[in-house]
Amino acid sequence: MHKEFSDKQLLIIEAAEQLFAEKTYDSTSVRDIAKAASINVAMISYYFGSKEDLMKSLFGYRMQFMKNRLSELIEDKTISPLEKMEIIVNSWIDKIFAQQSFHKIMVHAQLNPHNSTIKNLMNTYKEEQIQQLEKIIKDGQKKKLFIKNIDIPFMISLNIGCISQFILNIDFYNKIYNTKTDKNKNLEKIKNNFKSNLLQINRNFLHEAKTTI
Amino acid sequence: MHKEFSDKQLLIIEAAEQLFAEKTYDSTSVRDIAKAASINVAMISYYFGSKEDLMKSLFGYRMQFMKNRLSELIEDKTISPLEKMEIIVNSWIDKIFAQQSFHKIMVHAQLNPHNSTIKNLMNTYKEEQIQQLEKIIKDGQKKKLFIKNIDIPFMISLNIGCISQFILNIDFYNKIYNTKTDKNKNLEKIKNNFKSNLLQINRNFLHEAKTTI
DNA sequence: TTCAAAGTTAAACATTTGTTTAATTTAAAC
DNA sequence: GTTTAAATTAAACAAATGTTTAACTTTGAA
Repeated sequence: MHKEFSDKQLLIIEAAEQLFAEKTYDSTSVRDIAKAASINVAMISYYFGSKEDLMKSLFGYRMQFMKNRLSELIEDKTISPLEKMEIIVNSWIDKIFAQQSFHKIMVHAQLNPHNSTIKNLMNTYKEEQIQQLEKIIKDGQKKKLFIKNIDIPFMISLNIGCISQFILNIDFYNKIYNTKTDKNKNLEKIKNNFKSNLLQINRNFLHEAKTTI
Repeated sequence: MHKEFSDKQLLIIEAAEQLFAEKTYDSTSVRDIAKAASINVAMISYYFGSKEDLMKSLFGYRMQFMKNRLSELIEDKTISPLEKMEIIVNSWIDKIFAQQSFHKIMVHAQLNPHNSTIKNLMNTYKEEQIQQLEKIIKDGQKKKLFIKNIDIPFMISLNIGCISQFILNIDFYNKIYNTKTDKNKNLEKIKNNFKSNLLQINRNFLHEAKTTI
């Protein structure tokens, strides 16, 4: 099978990813990356052409993982629309938690896209997410399980924004939750707690849950 | 009355703010700022000491605006806790919408704080928001208006994250909403629509609104 | 063993960076 | 009008940037 990147290239990509996440693309020099990957500076140009092309390679490499391969799931008639929604939201959370470094880079690219290639990659990604969710919601509406007027762009903002904010401030929230014991265990606990909160929000949003006073 | 910054200093600060929001702190040179403000490069060192100190001044200047002056409101016994919550959420939305450029810079600083001064400013800001909200929620719980277990850090993530995500992608969502007429009018409409969505989410979150299937 | 391609290196390249200098102009107080 | 401080300027500074060069080592097939 064709491998897109050699081991050496992946070494460089992963070193760059970590540094870009820590200090941003612009304040990471190619010499920083070379040092972190224990290679010569010239190797970056040799393997990738330029620093910018290295960034593009990083995006190409990680974007594959971030994308949902859920097209079969969406068509599956044995799963309810509500369950489908929960699977999608859960996969967002899992993927972002699993790829925190790359996710930071994505947020950064959203703020300040370095070039049109990356901008386009991000836009098609976003459009895919919207289309997947839209399909499920329309199905649920047809089956009278969800309310009529659902603002899908808002729902995406709500979910992705909330997850992002949480990841970006995880240390801060960790401190507030006063969890001072073993780090990994608590991260898992915090993640699960976060999941149930966000799923509840989504369920309420899809059903009529207006509580006025 | 004492003015913290002279007109000339504000001219520089505002030029810098716009550029930092557009292209980030790191990829904005002092020469870019000087050109945008129609001044000589040396003036930045002359007035602020350094590029980094200019950033600190910008934060000091804008942070005053971002902070809520709501301590009297929180104590006001004629306003219900639910109304107070709505006032706070509305003020978050209004302030972030009003200061989109600075808000982008804040998100950036959250990802990659340039120095400890700014980090501290951001942290005390966040803590203030949490404390304000906490007070209101505990009051509402005492009055049996809100449910018992409310995850306040999650609620902050939900709100700030959702607003951020929306602002950062406003062009993208604008396109999706297919609003092609006069820009300002639609921004106001979009903002109000966003407000009612987010307020509904918060009301549901504070009340028991569990809808299971 | 030979030899050409691939991999690796240190050094050099031209730009750009933030900051400082020293000279000049402007402004206001006397 | 003179003087003194503040404001402004163009030029220079050293350091850091991304990239290229040219020489070298390693590798693996002939």
